[in-house]
Amino acid sequence: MPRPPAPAPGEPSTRDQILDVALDLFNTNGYDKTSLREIAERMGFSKAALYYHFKSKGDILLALHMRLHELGVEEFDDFDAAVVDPEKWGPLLDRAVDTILENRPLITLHTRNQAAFEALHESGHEIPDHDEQHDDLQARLTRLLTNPDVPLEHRVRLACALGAILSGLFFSGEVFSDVPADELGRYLRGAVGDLVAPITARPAKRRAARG
Amino acid sequence: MPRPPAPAPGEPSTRDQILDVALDLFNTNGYDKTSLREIAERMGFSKAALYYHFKSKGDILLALHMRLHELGVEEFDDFDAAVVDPEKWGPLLDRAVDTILENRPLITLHTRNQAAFEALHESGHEIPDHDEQHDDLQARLTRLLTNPDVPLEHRVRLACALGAILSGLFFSGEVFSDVPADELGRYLRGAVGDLVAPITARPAKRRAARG
DNA sequence: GTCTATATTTCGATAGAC
DNA sequence: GTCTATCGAAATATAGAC
Repeated sequence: MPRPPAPAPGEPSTRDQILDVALDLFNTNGYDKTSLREIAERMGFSKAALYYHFKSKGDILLALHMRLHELGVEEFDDFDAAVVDPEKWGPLLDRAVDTILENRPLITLHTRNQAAFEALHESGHEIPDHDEQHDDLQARLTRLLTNPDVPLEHRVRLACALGAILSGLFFSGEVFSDVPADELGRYLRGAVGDLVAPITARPAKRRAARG
Repeated sequence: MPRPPAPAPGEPSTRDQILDVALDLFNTNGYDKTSLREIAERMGFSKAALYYHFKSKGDILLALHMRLHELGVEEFDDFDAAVVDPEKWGPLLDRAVDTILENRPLITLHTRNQAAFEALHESGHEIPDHDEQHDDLQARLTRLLTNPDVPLEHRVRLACALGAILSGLFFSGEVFSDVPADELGRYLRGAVGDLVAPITARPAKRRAARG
């Protein structure tokens, strides 16, 4: 098989550089309005060369989706394990705030190009190595929010917490652009904390002890 | 000048029917991946006929944006007037929850096609009758969230509340699809209420009286 | 791995008849 | 108001040389 790319140590591979460029262009102009010609132009080589690294435009988007997947799969595992213990939600949500704020471009890509990702799903594209344990993040999120072991009101709260974090991310671009990231993160953690406080602050609800 | 369209009383005009069809297609396939041919096909007439009612594809999107504008301008006026009185936020946010839940397709269009709307803005298109008082909703939202008369932490809370509502809207499509709208609305109002409670519940913060 | 050149398709938009 | 026919542009993707 062809030898995997071996760039200078520490240097990102051409493939990763393409993804970085594509991520930037997709976020500024939108996925659909970004042409392969633009990506190639900024990379410094021709459009056809892109097809050596990716077999289609959708494949570039899919690769970026995989970046998010790798980013979130660990946190999702922890969430799945702790979802029935609301008192454990706090630290997990705090970590989610950090992860989201630290990966703004990747998250922004997904929130601002939802239609494009959905078309990817329906086009028969699939996550390369997904099995029952590691399928798409959206499917896992759906399963989490429909878990009958968690009261509906709590699940709505969880969804709201996620939306609150994402809105903070969204406005961090223009509205709160001069607010230091750690300060914004502190406020967000406070907001999310209050959002789930009615849940997490009642360790004894059904009787007085759990299990 | 040409007589404005006079459809059967109670029947929506052809123009409005086109907008309804376009809204549905844009939401299912995305704006960029929806062609004028599809819209015309579902309308039952040819593609060229669309150009009698709209001068471009972007004009259709702009008209849909105007629908949201008319929907939100009133609520924004009230928010602008009350933003310095946090104790008035509660009822306004409750109304925002209702408005958003009652106009899901229109809101979804905007959240899922942000890039398309942004391109509209940069293409020189402008809101037909906008003046200093009634400009674009996003500009008004930005001004609201950057208002120096409101403490930063409060503004972040406001942004989070908006995000929480929108996330509830987002998940109402698939995850919470079997939850009655009024029940979901109740939970959302509760969540938003807790989110701004630390603000609205302190009418006396600076001394003991305001003004 | 990257190039030039081109195939193929689709779309937005216009012209002009009715 | 709607039609047929068509234009022109731009995009994705491929073929084959280097």
